[in-house]
Amino acid sequence: MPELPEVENVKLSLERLGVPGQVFERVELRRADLRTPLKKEMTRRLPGQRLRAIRRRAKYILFETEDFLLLNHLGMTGSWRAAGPGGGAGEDRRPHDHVVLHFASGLRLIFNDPRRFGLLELSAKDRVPSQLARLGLEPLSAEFTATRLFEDTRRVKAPIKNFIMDQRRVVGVGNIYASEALFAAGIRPTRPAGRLTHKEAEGLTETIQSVLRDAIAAGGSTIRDYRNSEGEAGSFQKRFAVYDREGQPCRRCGTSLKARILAGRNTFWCAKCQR
DNA sequence: CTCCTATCCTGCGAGC
DNA sequence: TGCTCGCAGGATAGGA
Repeated sequence: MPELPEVENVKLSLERLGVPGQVFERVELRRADLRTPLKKEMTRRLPGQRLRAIRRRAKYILFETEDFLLLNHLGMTGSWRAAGPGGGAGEDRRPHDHVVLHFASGLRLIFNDPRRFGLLELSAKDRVPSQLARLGLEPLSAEFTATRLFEDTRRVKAPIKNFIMDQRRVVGVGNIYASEALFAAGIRPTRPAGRLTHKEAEGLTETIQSVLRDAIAAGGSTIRDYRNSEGEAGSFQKRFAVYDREGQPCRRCGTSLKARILAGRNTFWCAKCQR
């Protein structure tokens, strides 16, 4: 479900709900068998801790307290919603509510995840969790440049789509935004990464950034069930140029759009606009 | 190393 | 209407 724009919007909505500054009262584990089993440790360590900040790195949400880092990934279907004071509706229990964070103010944050691909893991603040250790560049940071993309792709034979979705190279780009950014750059997803020209690397750097920025501003993409922590859907799906549009006319040239599996996922492009 | 596939899990829509 | 099948926004282990 969530790529960088969706995760960023979850983070922003958690901030609007006033989550930073809240003090943990209790952590309730209703179901611990997520893909990586939840550890009971967090129920012992977090009470009393004040949440200092919520940050995003790649597609991870980082809840930072005085002494700990609570690392969260939404997987495909994870979401947060608020309840109690400041958080709207009270006692609604829904299927797949696996974790409830209870704060001293009465605010509760509920982690819901039908497919259970999500992650919640506690670590000491002075440690870098293994999940964050090997991540690549933040695409909206100053380090993500055309020269860097050009150099990093040299000698890579895998398709450029696989490259930009590889979180060890660039983070945050998932299956939707990979197709969208490549369309905007006029580059076929199947092109071997090492065959990009420097000029194309410039174009792709820019379109990755502009697509992600536009999608963030639109509140992300809601295809089926994505919502931010305030329950709001995104609207960027209305502006998809190619994603999930196989057989439909290209918005630029009218040609019927193509689809094919790449990097294990369905991939969409215009054979005329993209070379 | 690089690259690709299968796997984890549930829900939903398409097609019969 | 009701059933089965395939697929879904991600990450990762393991094999070639």
